[in-house]
Amino acid sequence: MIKYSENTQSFFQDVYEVVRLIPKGRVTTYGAIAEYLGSRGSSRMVGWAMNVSHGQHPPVPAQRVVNRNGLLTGRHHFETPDAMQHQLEKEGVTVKNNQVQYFDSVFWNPSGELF
DNA sequence: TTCCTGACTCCAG
DNA sequence: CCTGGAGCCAGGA
Repeated sequence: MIKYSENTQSFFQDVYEVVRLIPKGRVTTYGAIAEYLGSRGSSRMVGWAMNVSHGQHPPVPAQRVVNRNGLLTGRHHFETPDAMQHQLEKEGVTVKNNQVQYFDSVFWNPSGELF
């Protein structure tokens, strides 16, 4: 029986590092992170990583990770349903109706290819 | 062990 | 434009 937990932990740690690299006032997507880590199609794992990221140190700014449409799909996993949006707005990101406004402008690609 | 679910995304109809 | 299915893979029952 192979211990996948070690790989998993590394993967999760990598996810956390990338998320912590997201500049304040910018956001990225689950898919972009997964692709950056060489696991294209494993965007759900990035979501799962966020799910268990609570209590991490340093803190993981999970509010900066949204789905490919700029929709705040993970907001229900915060302390309150509005916490995610509130934190983003506090950082200068405009959110309306759970949707990041000017998403193309605030999107940050982990690979640094786009800017 | 098998089966189901999910903070996702892509593709076909 | 909207809906459903498939791929993805770690956990929990």
